[in-house]
Amino acid sequence: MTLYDELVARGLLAQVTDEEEVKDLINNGKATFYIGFDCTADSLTAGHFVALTLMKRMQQAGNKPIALIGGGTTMIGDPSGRTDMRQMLTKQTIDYNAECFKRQMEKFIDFGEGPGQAIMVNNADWLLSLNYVELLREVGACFSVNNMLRAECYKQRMEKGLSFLEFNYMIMQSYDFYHMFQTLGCNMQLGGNDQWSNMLGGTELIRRKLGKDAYAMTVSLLTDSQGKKMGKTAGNAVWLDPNKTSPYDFYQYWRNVGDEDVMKCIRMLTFLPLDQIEEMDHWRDQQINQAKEILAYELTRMVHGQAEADKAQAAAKALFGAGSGEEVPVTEIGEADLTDGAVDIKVLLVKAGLVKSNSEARQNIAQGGVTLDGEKVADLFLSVPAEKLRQGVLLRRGKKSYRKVILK
RNA sequence: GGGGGAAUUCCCGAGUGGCCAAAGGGGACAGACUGUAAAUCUGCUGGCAAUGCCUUCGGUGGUUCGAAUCCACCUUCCCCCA
Repeated sequence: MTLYDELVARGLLAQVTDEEEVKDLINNGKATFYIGFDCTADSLTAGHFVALTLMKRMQQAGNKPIALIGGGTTMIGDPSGRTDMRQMLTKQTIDYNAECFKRQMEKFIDFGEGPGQAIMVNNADWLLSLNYVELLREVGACFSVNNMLRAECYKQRMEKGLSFLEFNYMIMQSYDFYHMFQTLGCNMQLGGNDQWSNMLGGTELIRRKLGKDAYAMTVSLLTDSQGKKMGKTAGNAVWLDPNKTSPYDFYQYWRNVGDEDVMKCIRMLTFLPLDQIEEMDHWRDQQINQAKEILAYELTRMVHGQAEADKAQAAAKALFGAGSGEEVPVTEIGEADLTDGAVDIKVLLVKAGLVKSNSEARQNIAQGGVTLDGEKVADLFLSVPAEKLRQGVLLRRGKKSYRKVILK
């Protein structure tokens, strides 16, 4: 099966500029493609995952990936699909974030100087030194404002207001492609489907300035059955950085996706062979839980490695199956946290990171949502003695949040 | 450049001198039911040493016994006319 057919079969492909050409390029390893990442945070998120796996799939088929860090474009902020303007970030923050992205990606993609190896570039290197008037004359003349205003990505913003700063994002992104086309032989841009208009800006610019063809291909965004973007819990992103989202929590996120979304996720995100996925597609009811386990395990393995994935799975099985597991995330407290040789249950919950405040702890206890070593906590002022803590206690809040607390 | 309007808690949004930690909805969280899913029902949703106290209604000052609410200035955004 060709790469192109596989992408289609996995439901990844959204739009391409020229189907025949793109097929030929990517199936035969002739594409040098780039994917841009704007570094608005200090870690990649599950939302970047589709792009990362796509990059890997492309690389496996012999194409050369360019990971573009948006050190320059992040200075502007992409308005696509947004209802309000992004917060402006300082240069230092952006540089720091770019550095973090780089480290995470290196775990995932094979970087190096070889022909099929990925390279990483930062558009700050060419965007920041651009001269305004020069750019206007050279590039600005190629863009029709009439067309830009029609672009899908600005639709929402035409109602709420779009600043000139953000309006220029498309031009910057187009310039990236134009620049890399010439300097790195980059002939294709990949991205999420929300990037389509920005990407077309690039191919159009290359055609106008150089009279040459470049290609663009977008992948479907990972959305759940209600059309919401996946990779977020309660508005918080699911991070790929283990310090921001523990491997266990990462595992749990995917373990808990809705029934309707499991197969879609497996298809789009994992590297399991398609015939195996086809088989799983027939699973129903409780069997679907198995599919979720596979999804969670596979993704955790890819991001955090085999060992962490095994640990997360063992912990989950122990907690939700029988007995109490040894692999639950642990919080250590010290003597300094003791008051009169004991710790209040509410304080313990806060320290363990299971609740945000004493009040929240109080509420959860009052509603019968907290257990200590498997026993429901009924007393709001329960005091847990040091001896007990020294051996370690297993705290549970709600059905799914566990933490082991141990006194050192 | 001229004129009009807006900013409220996680989000939307009510409140226009004390009865306001602030209606209602959404979301989140907890409980029941389940399969660690969805749907449904119930509770809950600023903080704290909790029949009380503290902080919060864009910012800074002011009026007042008392301000989310009135005044001044500032910031940001929206709409209309140029």
